Amino acid sequence: MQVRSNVWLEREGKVVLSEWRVALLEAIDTTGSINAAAARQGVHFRVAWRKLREMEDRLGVKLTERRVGGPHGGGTRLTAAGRAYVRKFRVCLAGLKETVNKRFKEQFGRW
Amino acid sequence: MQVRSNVWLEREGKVVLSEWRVALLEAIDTTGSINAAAARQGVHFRVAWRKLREMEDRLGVKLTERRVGGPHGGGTRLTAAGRAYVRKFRVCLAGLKETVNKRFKEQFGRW
DNA sequence: ACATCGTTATGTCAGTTTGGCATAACGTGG
DNA sequence: CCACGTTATGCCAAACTGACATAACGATGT
Repeated sequence: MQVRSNVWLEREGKVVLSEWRVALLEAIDTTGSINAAAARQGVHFRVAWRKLREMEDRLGVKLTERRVGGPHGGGTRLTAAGRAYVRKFRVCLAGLKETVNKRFKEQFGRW
Repeated sequence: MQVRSNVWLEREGKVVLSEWRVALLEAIDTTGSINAAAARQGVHFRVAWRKLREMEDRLGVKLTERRVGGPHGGGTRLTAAGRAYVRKFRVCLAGLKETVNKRFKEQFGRW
């Protein structure tokens, strides 16, 4: 048995940002493409693309700059706004998992 | 826009306990019936019953003592084990939401 | 001029999960 | 032995998710 936790941002009841989604944005920033980021996150491109569109639609902010075609087929980069959201979100959940894990062990002991 | 968070316990990848589920257990403890607890939680009896069965099945522990028929049709009480899980779980997430909310306001300001 | 290539963009569909209604079973009290 | 409110369970539509297939795109090299 193990404990898990999550933090997310909502707008009108819809998820806008979450740990998984922020990890996806970071993977996009690192790899330069939605395709590679999806593989790194262990999902299909379709899933990552849908989540990305959701985020931007619900937030009303362009988080990524996407280019189709070109030298290597295109690619995707994070906008300055995208990077800002990632950074702020990371601050929000800093150390939380460690706290929860610690308390879990204190309360439930070994499993 | 607003921040949300959750903590849950898993066993073999399946959710065993969560904030919502613990709140359901507490509602059962207060009202003495799954039916009334479900209404208080804003869901149908069917949903509450399914979640309760899931918890007990996956945990392998009887969290409730259910009685069908009788004076008022029956009722449900928490077992000592059930109360213990609720108490331990509440300790795990004490103050977490406040921390997250505070950080959220610091990072994202007013919305 | 145009074929190539890897990417983004989009359609579609089955499988799973969830929500909700309906109904049966139950057992004590009147 | 009927009434009542509860637990227990069946069933189905709707929403969500995962996965595959395919089209569109555009700079580059030939």
